[in-house]
Amino acid sequence: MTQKGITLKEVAAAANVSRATAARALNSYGYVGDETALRVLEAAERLGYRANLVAQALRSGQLPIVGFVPGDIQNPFFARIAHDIEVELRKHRHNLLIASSEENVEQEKELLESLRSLSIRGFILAPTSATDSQHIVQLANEGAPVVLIDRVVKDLQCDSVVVDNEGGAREAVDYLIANDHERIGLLRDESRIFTAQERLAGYQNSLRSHGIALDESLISVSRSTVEHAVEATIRLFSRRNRPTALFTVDSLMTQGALLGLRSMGLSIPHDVSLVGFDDFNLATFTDPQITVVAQPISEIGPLAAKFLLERLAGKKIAPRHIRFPTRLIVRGSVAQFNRR
Amino acid sequence: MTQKGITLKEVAAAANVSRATAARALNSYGYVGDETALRVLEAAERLGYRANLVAQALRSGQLPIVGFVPGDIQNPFFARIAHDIEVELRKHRHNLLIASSEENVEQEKELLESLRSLSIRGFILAPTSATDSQHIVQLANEGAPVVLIDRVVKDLQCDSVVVDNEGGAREAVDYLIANDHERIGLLRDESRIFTAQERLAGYQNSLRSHGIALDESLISVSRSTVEHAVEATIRLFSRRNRPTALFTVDSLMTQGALLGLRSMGLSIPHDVSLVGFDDFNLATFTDPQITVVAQPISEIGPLAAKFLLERLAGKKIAPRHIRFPTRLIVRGSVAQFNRR
DNA sequence: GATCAATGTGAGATCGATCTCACATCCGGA
DNA sequence: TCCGGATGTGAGATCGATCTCACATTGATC
Repeated sequence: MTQKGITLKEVAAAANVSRATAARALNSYGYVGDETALRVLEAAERLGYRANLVAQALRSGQLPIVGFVPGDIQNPFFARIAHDIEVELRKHRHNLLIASSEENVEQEKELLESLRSLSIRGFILAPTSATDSQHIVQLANEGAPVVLIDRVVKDLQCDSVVVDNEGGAREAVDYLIANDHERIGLLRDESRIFTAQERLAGYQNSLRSHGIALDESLISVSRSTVEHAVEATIRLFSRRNRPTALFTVDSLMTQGALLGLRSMGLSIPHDVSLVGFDDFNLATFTDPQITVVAQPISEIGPLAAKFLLERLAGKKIAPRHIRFPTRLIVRGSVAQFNRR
Repeated sequence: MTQKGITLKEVAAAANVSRATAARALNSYGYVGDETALRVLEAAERLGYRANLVAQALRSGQLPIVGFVPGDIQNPFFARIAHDIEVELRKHRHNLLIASSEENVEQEKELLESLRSLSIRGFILAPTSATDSQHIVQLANEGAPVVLIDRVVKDLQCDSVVVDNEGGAREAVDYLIANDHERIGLLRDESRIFTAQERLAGYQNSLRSHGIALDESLISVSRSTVEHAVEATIRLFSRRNRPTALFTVDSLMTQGALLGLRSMGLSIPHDVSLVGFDDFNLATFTDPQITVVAQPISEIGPLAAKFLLERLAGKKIAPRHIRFPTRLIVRGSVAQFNRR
């Protein structure tokens, strides 16, 4: 069935030395005679020897693999980060194992459970729940380095790389208010997720600081998929006295809002102004282009990978918590309320 | 550093039996006394024993991991497939290791080289090159099952799951011709990639069968990124006597064309008609919506995973070559040439 | 010429799970 | 009562790489 690879033993035999000497020659440590080393290297080359990483892992206790558990690999945000992490890891001869939690805590638990027995060296996680995180704490306690991205978790001391969700959301809503909107709708996802909570807080803080009363009827909650967001948008805008502007908390929601509003015959920005959290390539293809709060997505993956690699190399310092600022990109989806 | 896990030895000691007996009890094979088995199971439970997959892999020669090498995980097409494969593998307690070739043959070679020493059980590949494939043949010869998706490779006997690229492209161009277009531009990527060749062939075959002469000046080649496609589009439409319609060979190209045409002030479908290969969510957000050739993307991943799992289970039958049909989705980006 | 350090090499243990083989013990049937 | 098969268990080998330790050499130094 599986054709066996060349083992160290065979190389050693071919070079007429012991396994120990062959290992020394190949990994250049300890004393080896020059001529012997040459013979071993030549034999290894000739036979096409490649070290068995599993055997190495059994001794060292660790496979050169890092686990990445994003909310959903199909989300371009995570796909981009996965790609960046992989590039970084590859430089250090590590592989990336991706296992989507699909935003499901139970699945996240199962995944981590199964990855743990794989002797994986470290983890980069986007935890699904801000509170139900005992399994992650446990993972970290077992000694495997963990870096959190996009979302953090209570009671867990480890590196994290997130963005300023509250500030970004606040800036978005501030901008709508600066354009004389007061009835500002919010399309948000389930609060279980950390980013959703922070973005909600930003929305609330902005309104509050401008003396605008919160109106629960302006908030629509849905699952974070385009389809659910379409429905939630239609629900929101079917009410009497509907919002004049809408803030959506992620790019899937924004896409859903776009479709929902179009299906209701509402035009942007004439009938409704729109600002979305998270930039996405579609935002510049629509007419008008969509104003968004952009995350520095290209920095998250590489930094998370860097942190993890440092931990793998044994760096022992206090956990670092990086929070990147966001940036409001003004395009054409917001109109001044009075001028409509 | 890494807190050690509980080993079989410790469980055996706790249950006061030998390692052999403990293994028998836990994996239920051979003879074990009922009471003994119970004691072992109880001890394992109490200590939180989890088998070390690396040690198992060393004996069995295989890790429960499958490698997936797509052209680019950021491409939604591959992200979707990766997700589907993962779901399927997870059912059989296998993990998915993703390593993007980034459409670079050299990188593909290096990746496979490094994955080989990981004792990975099988591979799902989208080969970057249709011809430079010696490394893949070699991989297959070593015994690891390989399933090709999206693209096939010469001289390699293994399962493959692709779509009818030639037919899809032909249908798209047929449709443009049916709408009285004759000067039909083609935006395609480097011919190294299998799908590009087939789609080019479809374009040529359609023209030929309608008695329209091929005109090399209507074909623009670019790398498959939005940015490069923008430039290629502008090059193509800056010529005198430009095309009245454009066929793009993948969704990134289609996006590039959209941006390129917009920047030149050309409107779709009034000035230029457009059909793209591969549906993508953006296609329904533009105005007008884009007519595309859709691939049955939701079927590719699960089928490839199924094939691979069957091979892993030891199924020995002739290689299967599945070629899914495509489907033309008519939206609003094509106008009758005479009616413009 | 003796001694000690530097240099070079191999035998064997180790990582954790599993499998083979040998050895008990028990029971029913002759 | 004795024998043979069924049943239950443990010692030790195995997978492949690496590391420790012990043992040879060699050369330099007094």
